[in-house]
Amino acid sequence: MPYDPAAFPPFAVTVDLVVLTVRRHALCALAVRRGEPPFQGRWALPGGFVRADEDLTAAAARELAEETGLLVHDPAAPASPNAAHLEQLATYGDPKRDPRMRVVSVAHLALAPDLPAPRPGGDAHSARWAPVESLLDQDGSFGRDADLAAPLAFDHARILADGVERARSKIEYSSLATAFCPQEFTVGELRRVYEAVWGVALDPRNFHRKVTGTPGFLVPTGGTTTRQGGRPAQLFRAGGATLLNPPMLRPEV
Amino acid sequence: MPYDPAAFPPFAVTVDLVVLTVRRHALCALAVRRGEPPFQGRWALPGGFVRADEDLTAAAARELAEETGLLVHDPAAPASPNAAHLEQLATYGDPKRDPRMRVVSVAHLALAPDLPAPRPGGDAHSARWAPVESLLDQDGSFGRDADLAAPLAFDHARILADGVERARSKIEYSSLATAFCPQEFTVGELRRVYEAVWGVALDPRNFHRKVTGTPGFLVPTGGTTTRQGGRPAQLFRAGGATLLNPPMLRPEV
DNA sequence: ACTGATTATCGTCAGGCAGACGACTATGAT
DNA sequence: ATCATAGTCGTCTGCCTGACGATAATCAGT
Repeated sequence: MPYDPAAFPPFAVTVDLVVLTVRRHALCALAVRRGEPPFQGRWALPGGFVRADEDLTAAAARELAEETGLLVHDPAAPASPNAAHLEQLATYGDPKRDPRMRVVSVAHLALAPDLPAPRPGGDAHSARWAPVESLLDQDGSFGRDADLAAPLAFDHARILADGVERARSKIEYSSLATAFCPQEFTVGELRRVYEAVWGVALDPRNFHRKVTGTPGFLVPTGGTTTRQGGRPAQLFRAGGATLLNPPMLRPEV
Repeated sequence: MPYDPAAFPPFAVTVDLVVLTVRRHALCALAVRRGEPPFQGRWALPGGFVRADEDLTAAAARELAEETGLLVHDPAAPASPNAAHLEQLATYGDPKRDPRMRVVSVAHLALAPDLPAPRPGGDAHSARWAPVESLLDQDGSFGRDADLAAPLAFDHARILADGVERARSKIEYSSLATAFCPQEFTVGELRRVYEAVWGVALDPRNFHRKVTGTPGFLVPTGGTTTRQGGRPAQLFRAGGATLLNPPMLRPEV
C-alpha cells in the first residue's frame, strides 16, 4: 500500500459551528443565511474553510469570533465577559454532502451566554438566533417560524442535532451549563438553563440542594441580585470543578 | 468572504484506528510497524487514506477489515462472531502533524473481542497487540516492552490516549463492554473486561447484582460454561439495552 | 473419595443520594 | 397591607451502592 500523501485525492476541509445559547427560556442556535448557491437563501450553520496553516481549533475559534465576537474561554486567562466554551463535536464527510466537491467538515460545538446583541454582528450577510426546535422541525408542521420555511442547508440539521444532543448529555456530568450563564449568576438562572436545554421542569429545591452541595461547583461572590424578581438571590461564579460526580440526573421523558 | 471550495488549500484526509481488545487481563491496542519514512520502523496506529468517493465510516471499516479481518457490527444483521464496534473518535489536524504535507486524520475507535489469531493478518508489514500502558509510557522508564523502544509515530500517542479515555468512560454508562466479549460470555468474563479497561478490581458480588439486575442488559442463553474454572457459570448474550441507567460506577483512584 | 483452590451466586446491612413536598423568607407590584 | 414571585432550608421515604458473610459447584491433587 503506497503511503505518499500527495498521491491521494485532495479534500477541502471546513469547520462548521453549532453555537448554542439560552434565550427567553429556549435553547437557540446561531444560523446564517446563505448568500450564494448551493442552498442560496437557505439557513445554515456558520462555518468556513480551514486555512492552509491553521489548526482546526484555531479555525473554529476564528469563525466563532467573526460571527459573534465571542472569544474562546481560556482557563488560564482571567474570565472574560465574552468568553464561550468551544469543543470539537464530530466530523462529517459524506462524499455527496457538498454538491460542488469533496468537503470534509469538522463540526465544533460552542456554548455562549445570552448575548446582549440580538443580531450577531460581523460580515455575515444575515444571522439570527433561532430555537433549535424550529431549526430541526423538518416538516414544518408544528409552530415553525415562518421565516424558516426550509430545512437547514447541507447536512446541517444532522450536525445541529448531534450538537444539541452533546450539550444535553454533557451538562449532566459536567459544569458546562455555566457556560450558558454570565460570569455571575444565581442558582435559579442556572436551573433555567438546565430546564431550557433539557426541555423539562426541575424542582427548585432539589436543584438548589444539588448544586450548592457539590463541592467546587459554585463559589459565592457575596453579592445578591433581584433581577429575576422575588426574593434576592445569592450570586455565584463557576467553581474549579468541571466534573459533576454524581451527575445531575435528567428526568425521564 | 469567497465561498468557492476549489479556491481553498487541498488537504489529505486519513482515518486512523484505535483498535482495543482485552488480552490476558490487559487492555491492548493494535499497532503496526511503519515500513517507510517518516517514522520508519516506529510503531503507529493502523490507518490509511480516505478514497475519493468513500465515506469516512466506510474508510474506517475498510481499514479495520484489512488489518484485522473484523467486520463492523451491524445491529440489523444477525450477530457475527467477528463483529467489532466502530465509532468516530475525534479529528486531528495540527498543521505540523505530518511533516510531508497537510493531513487531517479522522480517528475512529474500534472495540473487538480477543481474537484467536494473536498476530492480526493482512497486508500490514508487521502488526501486534500491545498493552496500552506500554504504548503510552513515553519515557519508557517502567516495564516498557523492549521491542517498543520509541513512542508512537506522529501524534498517535495522543490519539490512543483519547481513544482509551473514551472507552473507559463509555463503558460506564453503556453496554459497550460487551463488545470486548465473545457472543456468549459469563458475568465473570464481563467483569474482567471492566477490570482490565479501568485497571481496578471490582467486587464480584456487587458487579453480578448490578449487571443481572439491569433490565435488558444481559439475556441468558440457557447454557453454562466452566472455561474459567470453578463453579459453572451461566452464559449470557448482550441484550437490547445500550444505555446503562444508572451507570456503572468507576471506583475512585 | 477427600481436600483445597477457584469461581459463581445469593443475601444482609448501613450509608448516601434523589424525588416529593412542606415551610418560611425577602423582595416588588397593586 | 396584600399578593405574587422567587429563593432557601428541612423532612421523609425509597433506591442504589459498597462492604462483606455464606453457600454452591466445579477441578486438581493426594
